[in-house]
Amino acid sequence: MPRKSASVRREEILAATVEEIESTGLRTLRVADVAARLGLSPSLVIYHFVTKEALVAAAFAHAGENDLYRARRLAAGRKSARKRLSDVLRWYMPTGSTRSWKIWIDGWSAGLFDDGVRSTFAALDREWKTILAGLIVEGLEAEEFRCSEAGDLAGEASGETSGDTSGGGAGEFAGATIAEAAEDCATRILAYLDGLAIQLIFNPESVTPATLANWVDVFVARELD
Amino acid sequence: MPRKSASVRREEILAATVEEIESTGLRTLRVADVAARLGLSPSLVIYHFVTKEALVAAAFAHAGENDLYRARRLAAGRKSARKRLSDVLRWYMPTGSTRSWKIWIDGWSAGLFDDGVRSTFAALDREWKTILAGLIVEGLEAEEFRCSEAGDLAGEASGETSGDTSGGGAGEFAGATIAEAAEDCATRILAYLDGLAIQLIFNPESVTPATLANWVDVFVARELD
DNA sequence: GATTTAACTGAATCGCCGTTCAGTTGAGTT
DNA sequence: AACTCAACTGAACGGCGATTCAGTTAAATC
Repeated sequence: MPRKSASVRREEILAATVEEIESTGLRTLRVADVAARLGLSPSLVIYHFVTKEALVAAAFAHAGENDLYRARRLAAGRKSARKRLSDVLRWYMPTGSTRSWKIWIDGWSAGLFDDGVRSTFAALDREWKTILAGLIVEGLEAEEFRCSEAGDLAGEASGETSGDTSGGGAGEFAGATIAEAAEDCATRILAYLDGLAIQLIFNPESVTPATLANWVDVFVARELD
Repeated sequence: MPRKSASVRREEILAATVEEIESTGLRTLRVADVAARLGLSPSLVIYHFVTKEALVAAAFAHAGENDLYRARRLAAGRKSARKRLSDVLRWYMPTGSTRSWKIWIDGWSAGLFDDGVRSTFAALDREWKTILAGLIVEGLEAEEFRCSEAGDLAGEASGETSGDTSGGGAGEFAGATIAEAAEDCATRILAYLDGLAIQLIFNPESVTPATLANWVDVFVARELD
């Protein structure tokens, strides 16, 4: 039983926790199982994370940051903005197994009534939007595509969707900045992806990963052309 | 302490369970709380449902059927198909509070590793799709709108999206029947709604119910015109 | 090589909560 | 009015599993 520095052990434990959640769910997660996965005593897990709740919260943050790290790398390449956007979305979606997605559904559930987890998820979501919105703005500036006006129709107007789309200057139209429009666009895309992932998990017989990928392409094309 | 017939009591208990899940989440649900909500003993809850797990499963099915009942009524009106579709979607979405949505997220989470709950959700989802697809077909037949071909591009082709859209006869085009196209269309719409609901819950500051409703309208218009 | 620090363990503890069970009581039935 | 059956209760049980704690041992420090 080799000893390791606290930071290394913490990483190991977080990884094991994520695996455990992915394979059997948050519902039945026991700290003893996490420990067993690494051949350690349950006490050690608590020693490092004080409480199970904290462990779970840290595990979600850890998993989220990992995904974000990968996404940022994909977004920072030197291909066209459109291609990078496509790469990032493909990474977000469950191309192969739906296993990695299950943890997020469990996470949403946990976040519903746990403010710590909720704010973690809100932050992760904002990060994703920032990445996507950045790519969209890049693509706009490179004139690879333009943000459809349809997105801007959904401004602040609660019910009345008036046809008042006048008065747009450079970098601003329909009262919203390009950055805001891009953020909204990113929000819609992410929402669609989340929803499709759920479909994939609960109705795998009626929808395949391939059709999903196609639908996403169509959606993005509609948003950006 | 009046006595009631088993079926009435069961209904009461199911309703109380749903309320409890909505207000504090599945995570912390105790049968004692459900009982307390009705001023009954915990034993009675078990007496009627044998096990907590069965109670929860029944509660999800109950809540789902209630929503479906309402949706079917909305879908069966005598307004135009488009209007009824819009009504049903507005009922599906969290217009007012997000409270009623939380139970579904909890339900998805529970369904991840519980086959009983999972199949309940799969069935409910199919019902919703049937309703929506029915309305879409109705609208198509009344020529209120036509299903966009974009939906059919996402057929069985895994990667190659060839331009081979020839050979469509009446009631069939691109190799898929209208009914199948309508189902796919319904799937996409429901996925989008689910994803937007999640956004509403985790990022209420960046998105309002009103903008969401707008986005849904835009999405549906794109799908059907 | 002694000392200190920090990782680590094993064996309790302890509270929580689903479930059981033996019995009670109300409402129909004859 | 006795009888029956099913709804219902209260108190106890029992197990699970997070957390505690007193101690053990590896590694760094001097």
